[in-house]
Amino acid sequence: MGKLPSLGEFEVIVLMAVLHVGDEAFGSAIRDDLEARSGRPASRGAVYITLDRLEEKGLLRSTLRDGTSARGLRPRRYFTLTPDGTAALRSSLTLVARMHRGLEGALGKLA
Amino acid sequence: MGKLPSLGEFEVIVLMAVLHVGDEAFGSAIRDDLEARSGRPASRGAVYITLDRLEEKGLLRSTLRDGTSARGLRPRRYFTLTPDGTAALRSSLTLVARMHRGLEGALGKLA
DNA sequence: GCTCTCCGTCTACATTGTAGGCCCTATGGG
DNA sequence: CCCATAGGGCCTACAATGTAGACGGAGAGC
Repeated sequence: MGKLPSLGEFEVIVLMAVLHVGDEAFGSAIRDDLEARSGRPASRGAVYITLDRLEEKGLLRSTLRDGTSARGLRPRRYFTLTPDGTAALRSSLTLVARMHRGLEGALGKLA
Repeated sequence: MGKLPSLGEFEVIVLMAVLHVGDEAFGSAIRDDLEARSGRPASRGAVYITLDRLEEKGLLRSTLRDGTSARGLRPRRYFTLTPDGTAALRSSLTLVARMHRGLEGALGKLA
């Protein structure tokens, strides 16, 4: 099977947010997690289109399931990483980690 | 000196390569370091234009100095990170590190 | 002079990043 | 009923980044 596409930074972050959220990973939850953890705003459009693109690349899979929240059981679109998604994420993070090695002095501790 | 621009992944890698190379950081040396460390090919054009864009954003500074290699003392364009460059790099790495926290289980050790 | 290697620039196009608006479906008051 | 509101998702459009390859000049060595 083909090579893993290389990811942009936002894509990486979105993938990580999906992992964090876990079972309840639908659009808004992902966005909320991402903003909370990274401290950086992300518009809804940005998140959704990135999710779409990741799914097209086969790194995410989405399924419609009924929601579980108190109000509105309308179905939501839940996302999960595919094996390729996990692999691509790992490889992206690894690359950065490799480049980072040896720069601890120059960069200090990352908060 | 407004806010720091947010960096793309390749930009981050290039900045780290510049740090690694240190005093002798001109185009080809940067490219070589980057390819060696990351194991990923990068065309000359890609590297140079990224260096240019980083300089435009004030994250790198370049100066022409005479080369030191055995052959050809023609001047080369050497790059260094500005304080903003270091800050932007740190903040980019920090963001990813923050998102990574808690995913060690899902992702395993990064080689 | 001619060719080769080194270094840098330029053009051009693909992929990602980012914001914002549109739209639908429920719900809950008036 | 009808309207306002909220939650979710989709679409468009445009800016910024990523990426490759061709072009060009300036010494080195023949």
